[in-house]
Amino acid sequence: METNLSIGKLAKAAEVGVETVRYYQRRGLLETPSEADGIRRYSDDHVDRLRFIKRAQTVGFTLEEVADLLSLNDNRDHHVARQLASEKIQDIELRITRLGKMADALRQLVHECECGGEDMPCPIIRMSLE
Amino acid sequence: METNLSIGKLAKAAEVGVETVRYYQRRGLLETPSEADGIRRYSDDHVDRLRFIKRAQTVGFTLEEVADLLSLNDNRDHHVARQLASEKIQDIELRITRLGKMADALRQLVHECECGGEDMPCPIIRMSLE
DNA sequence: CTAAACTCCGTACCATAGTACGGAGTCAAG
DNA sequence: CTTGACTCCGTACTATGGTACGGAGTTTAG
Repeated sequence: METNLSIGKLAKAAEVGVETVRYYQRRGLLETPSEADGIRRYSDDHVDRLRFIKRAQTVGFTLEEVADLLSLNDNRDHHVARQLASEKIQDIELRITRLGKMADALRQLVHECECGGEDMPCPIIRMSLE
Repeated sequence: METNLSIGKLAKAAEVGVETVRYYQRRGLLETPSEADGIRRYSDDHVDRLRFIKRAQTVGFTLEEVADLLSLNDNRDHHVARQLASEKIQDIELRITRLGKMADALRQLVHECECGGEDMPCPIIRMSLE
């Protein structure tokens, strides 16, 4: 609780739209602070949380999955959190593996192109991606 | 061109719905083979392509981005392909980094839970994910 | 102290990625 | 040779993740 941001400032700081902030609040991903004087005030924690949501999305998590991840952070029940976290770690490792294979295939592709093999197939699809 | 699949068999083999196959055809992600006798026939290549699309989606690529990736595979213009591939490699590496950090944070969380720190914060959000 | 800019809230609209539905034709097992 | 499953095609509907809009109140810079 460092700063004292209006929703507009918050949105700008986290590089999202004001409407997006409200949407996340409706979805329960972001706390809606009580309004002293009719205007809600936000802190750096909210900014971090928004950024986290955005990052998690870009690596393929749905908002529902992001909610799970956030619950790990919030959850006081460490037993549940540990179980959930373990599952998510598996999930993330699989994604990393897939992305790694994809990048390998692309690097091979670039290499082939550089070596001027004019008409060989560019094999990103047939690569075993598992 | 190994097998000689109907759209239903194709869909089953690739673990997607028939309607999804048609949708991808409409979107230009999958070739629509010409129909001898009124029924279109598909090969293993189509199965691979469908699986590739699904995998790319689970790691956060939109269908439009998947189209880019597929074009790398199909594209005869190696100059363009190389450029595009390089960009995608950067993109993928960033995603991998983020996912790795996320997994690290989760592993730390699991560790803390195991060590029984009952009321410390679970710090996945505040971790620098860049 | 007023005018522009911002807040709150509700409702409506949008794009993406499918999923469902229905009618007409086709194929395959009994 | 029919009946049930499957194909083709078009249109419509759905869920997710926002974005836009409008009216009423608020706040802030000149």
